Amino acid sequence: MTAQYWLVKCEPHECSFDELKTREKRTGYWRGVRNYQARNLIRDQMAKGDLAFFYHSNCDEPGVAGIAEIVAAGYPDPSQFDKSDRYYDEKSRAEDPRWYSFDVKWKKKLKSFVSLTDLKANTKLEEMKVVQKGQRLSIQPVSAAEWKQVCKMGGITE
DNA sequence: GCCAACGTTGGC
DNA sequence: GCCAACGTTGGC
Repeated sequence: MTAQYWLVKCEPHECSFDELKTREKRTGYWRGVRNYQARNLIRDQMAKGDLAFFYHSNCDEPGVAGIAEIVAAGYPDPSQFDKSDRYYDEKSRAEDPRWYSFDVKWKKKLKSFVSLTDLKANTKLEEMKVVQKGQRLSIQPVSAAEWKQVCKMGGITE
């Protein structure tokens, strides 16, 4: 199966794309996704080797900062079983976990940051989920054509 | 800080 | 199963 493409949202004050690079193994561990639609994507669709746009949300300049590789996906989110964790879910059972995690590794920075404004201005990206009103899903599938287009806008070829 | 859009919860 | 109330997301 060929690699799929994603867009994953992260608030830069939690972990910016540049910060991800400085982390051990350049890897970030996604915890605390508590939305069923996103859960299904992580658990059922996302696969090791897929690529993702690392998107900065809820900040001064929202947009795509770089590319990360999915290095693990679809394993139970450990935070749901940890009573001391803010994401603890008392209703989740170990034999039937409710929430799932994935790991991303820093791969490549865009030569130029592609802001949400830039994305909205490109008529070729009208179908892209992130530009659509009210689209809050933190994990979004991206089509191959959209992937190519955003890479081009960011000044890289992927 | 505001607020629109959306998801979840819980009473009925 | 409906729907009002509430909480969250995230752009602006």
